[in-house]
Amino acid sequence: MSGGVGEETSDQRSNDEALVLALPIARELKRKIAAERQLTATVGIAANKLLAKLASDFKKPDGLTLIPEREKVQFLRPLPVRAIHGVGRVTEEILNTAGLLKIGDLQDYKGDLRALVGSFAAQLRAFAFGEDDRPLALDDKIKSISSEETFLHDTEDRKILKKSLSEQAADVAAKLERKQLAAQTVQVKLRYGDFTTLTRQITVEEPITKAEEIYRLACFLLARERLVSRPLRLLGLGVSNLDLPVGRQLVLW
DNA sequence: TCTGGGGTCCTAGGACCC
DNA sequence: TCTGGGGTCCTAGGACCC
Repeated sequence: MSGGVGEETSDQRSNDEALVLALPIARELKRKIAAERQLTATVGIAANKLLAKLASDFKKPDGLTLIPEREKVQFLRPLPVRAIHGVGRVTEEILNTAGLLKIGDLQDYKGDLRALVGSFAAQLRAFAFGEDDRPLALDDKIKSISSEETFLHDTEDRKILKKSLSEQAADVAAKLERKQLAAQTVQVKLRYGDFTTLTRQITVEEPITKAEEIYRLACFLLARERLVSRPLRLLGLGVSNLDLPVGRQLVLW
């Protein structure tokens, strides 16, 4: 890399030429969506995921925004810190309290971001300058499956809770079946009337697939610590540690 | 958003093993 | 064993995303 501030590097130039090549593709996509679905679509073109997402958020609806590499730092400056991927309510609050409101403030910040956001600091700083080397995640591997129900009225009625849990177990098992997966970990989630939320999970050696097995383990978790000691607002159930069901693992051969 | 549902990722503590 | 250090696994909670 060579070139000082404000000077266009050859890297940037070739990147931007590549981005421009995407314009006709984007226009064609929008045209097709409009023709076939009667819908508008907003497309963002940029050199990485972070910027492409911001670009696609930029002129809704029916927009088409390209962020050239040489303009990305300026493009980001006026946006609120919250626009950055990974900055949610809590992090936004922390940054704002430190006087960092816009992404430009982050770019100019001379202090140590680690004191504010811990291990997210390096990533956050890179994002503020539009740098993002995260690879595209093209695998669609599922890591967990879950279901939950918020009750109309808080309840500790065993009949209602059991029915809810068993329906959820059936949902989760159906999805496992559809995806041809088995689970080794079952988790329950509870929320009480005061919004206190807790989870309990158990990992078993033998991967499970059936609704009854999931349901039993969930009941065990609830019973073990007598968690249903007061009315619940929410009850949830999930599985993780997913893999091919035993007996299917060698099916390929 | 006094708060719906389904996900992912990260962190921290404890158990356990060598 | 009134114990050091480390690695790994499991568990629980929280932040965040769509």
